[in-house]
Amino acid sequence: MEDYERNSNSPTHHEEDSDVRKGPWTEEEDAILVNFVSIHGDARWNHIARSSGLKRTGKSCRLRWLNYLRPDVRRGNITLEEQFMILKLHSLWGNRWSKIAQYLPGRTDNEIKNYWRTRVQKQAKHLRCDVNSNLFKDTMRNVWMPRLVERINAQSSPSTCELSESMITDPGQRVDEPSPVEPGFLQFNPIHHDQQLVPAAEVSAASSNSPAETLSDVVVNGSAGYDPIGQTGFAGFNDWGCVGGDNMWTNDDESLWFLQDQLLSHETTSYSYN
DNA sequence: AAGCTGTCCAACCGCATACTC
DNA sequence: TGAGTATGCGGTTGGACAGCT
Repeated sequence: MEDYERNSNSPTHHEEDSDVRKGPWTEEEDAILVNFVSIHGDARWNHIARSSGLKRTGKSCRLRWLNYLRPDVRRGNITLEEQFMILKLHSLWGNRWSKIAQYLPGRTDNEIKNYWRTRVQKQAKHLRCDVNSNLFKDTMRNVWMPRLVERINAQSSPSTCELSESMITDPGQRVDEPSPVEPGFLQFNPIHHDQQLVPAAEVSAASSNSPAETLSDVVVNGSAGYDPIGQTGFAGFNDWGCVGGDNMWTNDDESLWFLQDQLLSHETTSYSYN
């Protein structure tokens, strides 16, 4: 915020630009925007931008609201279940971030996009393969996603949450379009893995009084303390089921060597790559 | 302590699509 | 129906920060 004030007074801040503010939002701006959205709703962003007195574009207001000010924005680390969902949905839809975000309650497309770029692509880089290659996709499906499943199941009570391997590999679970929502539907119920996925917004609209019925609620609330490596250095598995932070590949039973073995075994058996 | 490097994430930009007149 | 405008989406950038040397 102070940086913004500094920037806005910088010599490079030309007079013709001063009509439109850019850069980080101030608390005052946030308060104004929240107030206006509460009155006018979260639409007609250009109108909000003009009538609020904010010297921001409608696009900027919209982005600020969706990614930060919206009351249901979820903060904090991406959970194991969310990681699993991201991997799974990305394998179906690719970089359709907004679509993927619909299935992760409270997460924004921006956040998911950032997660993918900073974490997932980093792993691809470590393995010296392209993130879009069949090799990497196979590794995700055959190594990392099963590891995530194991860890999710290990974290949770078997009676309440049991992820199935078929959630990873069953092509019949392709998610093209959401199905109609039934009351109380779980958007990601590991027990009923044959169900279709439903965007979180639709679930909350259909079942607003059962907020605990999400996978995150079922599992994560019972797994306090999960702290992905790379964020704080928690001494345990990182996001990818391997030990260590940046040095994640060096010192455990699921080291880079393990993954490379997996890759090599794939390379030498049944896979052909682009 | 200072400089360097890598990571994370908020915010911007450009383009595509939807909407309105 | 076409032009202008608004909105949404994905890609990219830049600053803050932490860790390392």
